[in-house]
Amino acid sequence: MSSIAARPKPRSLPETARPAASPTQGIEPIDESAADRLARTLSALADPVRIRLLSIVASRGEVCSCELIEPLAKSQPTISHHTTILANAGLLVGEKRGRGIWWHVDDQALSDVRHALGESIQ
Amino acid sequence: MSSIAARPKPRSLPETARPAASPTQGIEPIDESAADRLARTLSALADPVRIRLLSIVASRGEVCSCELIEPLAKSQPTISHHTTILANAGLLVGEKRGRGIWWHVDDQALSDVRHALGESIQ
DNA sequence: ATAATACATTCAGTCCTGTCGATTTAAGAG
DNA sequence: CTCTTAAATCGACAGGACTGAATGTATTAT
Repeated sequence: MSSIAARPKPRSLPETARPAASPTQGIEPIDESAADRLARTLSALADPVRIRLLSIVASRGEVCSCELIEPLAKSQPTISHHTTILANAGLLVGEKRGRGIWWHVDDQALSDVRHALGESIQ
Repeated sequence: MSSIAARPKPRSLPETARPAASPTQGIEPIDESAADRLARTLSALADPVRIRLLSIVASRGEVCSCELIEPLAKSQPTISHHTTILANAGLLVGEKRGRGIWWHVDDQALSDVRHALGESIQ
């Protein structure tokens, strides 16, 4: 099931072929540490439960952890695990109020991710 | 895994707090299948080697796999592994020409990712 | 005080991922 | 044809990630 995207293009160029494609003007490849940071943030986002968790929090503005158990259909430790990951990545911000923790999305952090995807890759 | 055993009812919130934040008006949480799709695409992006790979390809416009081994400092099978993942995610497009495969970034696919992050979470 | 609620932590099970050596397949080059 | 190069595939390993039962820690309610 690992068919690679290789369109049959019956064309054989000389080995000196220097593809003069459309390189995004004058953009340097991302440096290693920045790639590490971006990858770590994207890893926090790259999970269906966390995507839905963020989406629920975003749609309500503010949600406590206990309200996430039912819609996500995961155990309390699992919810705690995911909120911790998102908070460590800076995407989710929690505020202790009373017995629970109220979470809200850090819109700036999310914007930074979208911006980084455009700056370094596109 | 289909259902979960008895869970504590997420009722009776502490009266000490109230959702007084600013919920993004009228936005529905992302549905499960869309979250799965987005998470799979983000998983393809969530790796430092693949981030750098995409960045190198983007900066040059078009690159063949053999030119990626040295700057990424990974073995040939590893490079092949990463290009396959990115191609399956639709982020990288390959063209077989001669002995090698020339890769280029699918800008639209990347834009879709950035757009999805804003639509569903922010 | 005691009980109940909201989260975090620990631990264990299971699965997934990144990596590379060895091999195989495919396509020029001589 | 033979030789060389480019890339995929296979096999194996180490490390990490998702999950939840059991437990611990605060905080609130009675």
